[in-house]
Amino acid sequence: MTSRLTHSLRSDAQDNRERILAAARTAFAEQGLDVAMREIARRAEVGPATLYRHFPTKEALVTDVFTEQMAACTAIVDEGLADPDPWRGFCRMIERVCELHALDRGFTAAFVSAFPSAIDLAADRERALGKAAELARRAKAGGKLRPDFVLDDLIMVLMANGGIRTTSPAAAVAASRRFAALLIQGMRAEPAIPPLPPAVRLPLAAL
Amino acid sequence: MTSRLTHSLRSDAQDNRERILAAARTAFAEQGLDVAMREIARRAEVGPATLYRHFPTKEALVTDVFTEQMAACTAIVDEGLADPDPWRGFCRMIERVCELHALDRGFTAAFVSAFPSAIDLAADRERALGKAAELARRAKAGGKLRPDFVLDDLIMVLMANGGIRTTSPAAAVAASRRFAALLIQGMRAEPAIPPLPPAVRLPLAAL
DNA sequence: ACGCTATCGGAACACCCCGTCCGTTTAGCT
DNA sequence: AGCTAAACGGACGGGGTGTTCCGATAGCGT
Repeated sequence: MTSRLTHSLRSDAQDNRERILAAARTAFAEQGLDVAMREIARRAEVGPATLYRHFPTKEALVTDVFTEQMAACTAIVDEGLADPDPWRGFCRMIERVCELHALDRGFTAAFVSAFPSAIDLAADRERALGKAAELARRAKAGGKLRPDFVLDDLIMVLMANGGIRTTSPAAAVAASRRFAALLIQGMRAEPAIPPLPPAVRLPLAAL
Repeated sequence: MTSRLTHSLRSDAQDNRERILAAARTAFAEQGLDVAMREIARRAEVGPATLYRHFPTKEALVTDVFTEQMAACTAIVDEGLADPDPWRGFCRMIERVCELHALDRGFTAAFVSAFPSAIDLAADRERALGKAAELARRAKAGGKLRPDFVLDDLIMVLMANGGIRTTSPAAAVAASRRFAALLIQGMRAEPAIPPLPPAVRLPLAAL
């Protein structure tokens, strides 16, 4: 979906479009969705008007940027679904989706509070959630996932994971790993006690 | 701390001050710390200047508002500490703190820190965290809390709990209850499988 | 090489925010 | 009731945001 109608664009236009998307990706990943459009334009070394010609509104830009992240999300669920052991697939899905969200501060926001008109994003999300529900169903059938788990729990976990703020991407990954492990342990139907991933120092600014 | 120097204020001034604090409390609770000062003044039926005379900066207002919430937090930890069964005290502490945060969207932000000069808040927070650490130590000694639990995990849980967005306060409480239960289950050293609190429908805006 | 036109980008618009100034109101004491 | 100082609140400035206008630029077919 990155190369949709790009062939009908002039060479410099296409170049700018790609630089804008790249800049928006990193900006959203680092600072969340609240980055100013000007800031994105500045990073892409482009005027604000150019940005707005390629993406008529901020929402359009966000939608375009996160379409591929959503695809990555779906791929992760699919891989979990492909695992012969549904419980292991379920666990890996949760871990990897949490890590994906942890590495991109904007993605959780884009995922959860879909914009009024980001229909493609919402549709993709529903598809991914449907598959996740099937995976959960199988994991329950296997007796490893607690039967009272519901799909909304997964959304809750994603929202919660998005609330964790860290200083570096590395810390974000580590925190999300530990967080996911804690939750997976809580979701287990017949528990054992594997060790948690290492603890993470969380930034309490102005301590 | 609500009535510190209020006696030296003129009657209307004191009245306004209290209305401002009340308005700020509910506004912060409902919408988080990002409410406009003007909005708070409007809710308190007061001009912006009046608001700024009583609280020279937004940060001062936030600090004053959340001092009592912080006290409530400390009280919760103390009650947990007072429980003869440290594990039960630990669990109740987590549940109640999560609920407290769920009912006040701004509190998590104010707690996690945020402000450069909210010294009292930070100090109170450190005290509460220290007590929580002691409670965790006892719960570990009792063999019920997994030994690799660390204090940062508690902060992580609070941050995560703050990421959960709901539509109504009732839903927020229900969600935080379920969330806390899931995590407590994950923190248990020797697990059993109690049923989770009821599931919560989470708002995925637009569909 | 030329010119047509798609594309660019700085400046500008409308809006909202925080925090302040100053003329008006009002509490409270005599 | 009258006076004075304390308190009020509408209007202001500076800065930020998303978005648009229009003159300048530069790709590309001829």
